[in-house]
Amino acid sequence: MQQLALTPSFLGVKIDMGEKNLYTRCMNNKKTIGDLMHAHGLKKTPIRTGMLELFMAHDFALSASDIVAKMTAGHDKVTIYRALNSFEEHGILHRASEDGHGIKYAMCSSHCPDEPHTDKHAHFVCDVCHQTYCLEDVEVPEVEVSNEFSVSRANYTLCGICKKCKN
Amino acid sequence: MQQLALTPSFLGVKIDMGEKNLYTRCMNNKKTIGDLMHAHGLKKTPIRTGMLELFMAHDFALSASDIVAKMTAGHDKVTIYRALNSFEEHGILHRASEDGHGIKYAMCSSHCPDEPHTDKHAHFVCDVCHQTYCLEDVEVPEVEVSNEFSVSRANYTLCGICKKCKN
DNA sequence: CAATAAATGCAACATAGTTGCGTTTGTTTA
DNA sequence: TAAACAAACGCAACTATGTTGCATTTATTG
Repeated sequence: MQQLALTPSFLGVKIDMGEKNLYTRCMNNKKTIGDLMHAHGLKKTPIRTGMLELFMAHDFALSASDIVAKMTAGHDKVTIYRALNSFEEHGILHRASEDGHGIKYAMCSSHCPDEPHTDKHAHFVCDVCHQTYCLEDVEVPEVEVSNEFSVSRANYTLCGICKKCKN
Repeated sequence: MQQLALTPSFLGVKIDMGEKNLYTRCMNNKKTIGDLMHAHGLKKTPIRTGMLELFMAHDFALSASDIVAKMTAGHDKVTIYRALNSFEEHGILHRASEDGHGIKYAMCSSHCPDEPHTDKHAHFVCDVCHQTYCLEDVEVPEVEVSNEFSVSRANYTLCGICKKCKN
């Protein structure tokens, strides 16, 4: 995957970049945020641009309240929820996990479909800080299920304590 | 596993037994509800007895609001939540799934530990009715995870549409 | 630059779950 | 069998997550 021509503008957004630059991660191939939104008939607004930058800057999934907390400009949570739903409907974000602490979303990669879907890899949710990590190496195993059920998605989540919270 | 010497008293509890009697399912070996609660230093009250009977009478996991809905006597939800937490702490119930519609609990079997834990098998959650089914035949596969994470539980949940909702 | 559809913000609401506190009840033990 | 004690209960109030309706603003397109 190619390095993106993105200069983070951080429009009203606090970003803790952590250890590494993750701008190439999980992003639809060769597309800028503007291209991506345009391709789906979405408007490129400061809030939504900032949200997608946030997702690209983190190697773990984010919930609506994570995003509200990271936006400096004090936007309404309704706006954030509607943006998340819209991104999910257009296959820009997908649900990484749903625990008792809300739905966590992550950026879709180029091999994700343009419809709502879940990850093919497992996730780890920390019991202490509730942060969701993508375990990209750990594939969700396929299983045989009785034909009483029409299976459309699978979710494989590990729980425990993350490195940060062990210290 | 042996048939339990249980005459359901249904103390203030509506039970839809479904197709089969499930009183032998998931229950600690040879123990009555009274024995079970006593063994854990819990008091045998009508509400808690009724709750455990409900769990034994269903082949799918139940949430706090499922239980509130099935109790005729109009008990306070706080009581139900506290009972569920207590049962989980004592290893009488465990969390079967946590989706956006609340934590679902299921009865522990004799090979469950006396501490909070999750199932060894996968679950199916219906997108339409939100009912959680235990897929007892589908084992949660073990995976290798980076030692950055201390894994204590694993959750494998399939989503889609159940037989009832397909019709 | 006007038209239009998408996006935003506010108020209000719904559901899941928790905390504090005073009262009731089940069980133990004397 | 009655007192004592801890567990369980019920009420009020509260937090967190997420949704709906509606009026207003804003980005894009022609």
